[in-house]
Amino acid sequence: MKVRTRYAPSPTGALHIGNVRSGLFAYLFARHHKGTFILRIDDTDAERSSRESLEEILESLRWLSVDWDEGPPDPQYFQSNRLERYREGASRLLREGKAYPCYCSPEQLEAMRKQAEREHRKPGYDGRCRDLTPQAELAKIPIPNRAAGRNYTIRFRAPRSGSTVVEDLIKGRAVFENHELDDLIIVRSDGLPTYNFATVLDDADFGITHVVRGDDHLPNTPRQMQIFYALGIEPPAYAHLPMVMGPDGQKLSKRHGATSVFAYRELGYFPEALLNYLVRLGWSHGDQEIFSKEEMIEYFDFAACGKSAGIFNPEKLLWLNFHYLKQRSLEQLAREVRPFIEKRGWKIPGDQKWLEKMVATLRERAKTLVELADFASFYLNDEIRLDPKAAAKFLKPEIAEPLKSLARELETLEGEFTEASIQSAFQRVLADFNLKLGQLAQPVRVALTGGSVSPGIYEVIAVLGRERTVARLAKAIDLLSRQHQ
RNA sequence: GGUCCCAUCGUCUAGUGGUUAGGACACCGGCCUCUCACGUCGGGAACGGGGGUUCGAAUCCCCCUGGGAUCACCA
Repeated sequence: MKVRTRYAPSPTGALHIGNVRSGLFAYLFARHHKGTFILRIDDTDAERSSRESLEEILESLRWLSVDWDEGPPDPQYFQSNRLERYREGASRLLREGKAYPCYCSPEQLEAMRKQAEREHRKPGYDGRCRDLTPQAELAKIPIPNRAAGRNYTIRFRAPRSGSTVVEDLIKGRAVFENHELDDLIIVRSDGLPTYNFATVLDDADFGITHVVRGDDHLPNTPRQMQIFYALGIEPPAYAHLPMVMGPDGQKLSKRHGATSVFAYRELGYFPEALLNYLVRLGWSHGDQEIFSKEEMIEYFDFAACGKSAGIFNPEKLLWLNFHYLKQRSLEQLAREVRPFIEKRGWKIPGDQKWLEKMVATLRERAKTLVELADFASFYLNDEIRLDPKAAAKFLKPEIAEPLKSLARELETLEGEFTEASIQSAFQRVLADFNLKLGQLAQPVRVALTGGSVSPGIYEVIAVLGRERTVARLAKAIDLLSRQHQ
């Protein structure tokens, strides 16, 4: 049987990295088995679903290159376009006596829950409407429709004895006693299906063979399986992935800070790094840490998935990002950092080649594109901000003469303005004033970059160019002379 | 609280009865060096507890403890 998996996000917010990991695993499993990966949009909650969320989800997946074989823009992969199908499914269950109308109001239900809690009973629905409607009448019950004044819900008649066994591909066997399950609502009073019902119908209709999702869904699974049985359909296989937790050990959520795919894109992370990080959280292949997408697909296997929840570790993600940054060509890196520079409103005083030279001096000091752009500030803006501490430490009166001498040497350098010729200029000044390299390099660094930390001083000068270097040196010399008048 | 899931360094993990318990991130130290990085070399750091099974348990079983998820007309 050909493998068919699906990822079914609901467009009620940003695409969350914990959530997208489930999608990634479903994707990898399908690709590994040369199967089909389906993207379905669970948008039956009209209140919370939004167009923007949908767009963000689709763009996030495209950015991560998690591509789907079936799904949007095809309208049939939106639950909101399948409402007729769900009504039909509910009608059938009604007709067969496997569902019934429930006339309890949300307020009553809430009160019953509270009451049960006070009395330390389980808070589930007690089934009071289960036998209210005679069997023969059931077939005639219409699907609720508030507009038509039909204010009730349809509940699934769950079995009250026996047990439901989930043979999970990751967790192993989990046995649920059926008397623990209550009769869940499958159609709301507004006529829309609830999640557990719509999901089952979709998984059945689309021929899903393996349901891959977070283990927060494990308690839903016996309920969904019972609906499958009621429909006379064999349930799919299940694989429940452990959760991704925040540093506090709680399920990762917005309150943990940056958690959406978009957030990491804006923070200057690469999709390869995020993918690589996510795949190693809960899955492993021996001691290997770095995986290309092709390798992930080749090696992926539920047997190698861990069973326990993992804590999201931003440092490791950062390290991976650095790894992919180092691996990039200068050409690509320069191209990718551009939008980040432009976002800061900085102009690039040179062509693509110049930008590549600039990036070359910075790349091993930056772990993200954002850091790369930020470090480039002194190359791109002539109005550099002098770090007071660095200036106080290195821009002292006795260095004025060597700086003047260096400026003259650089100005009169014959031939090409290269790191090698710059170095020769430095050596002449060093010899003339009997200084060590560090004694000159640090003051120059402060004069050129504003701070005491930068790439190698020859590289900085070569990228900055003769004119801008000399201008900045002159400015520093000027500052020194004015300070000591 | 009921139900279900889980348990190896701080974190991600390897390990499927016999290992000096391995790797990675992070951390600490040496080297490199014009600063900072990069790189490189080295270091500290774990089998939650108690019972079994076995010649032998991180590995198998039970109990305890701890953590998590879930109990909606959300998904």
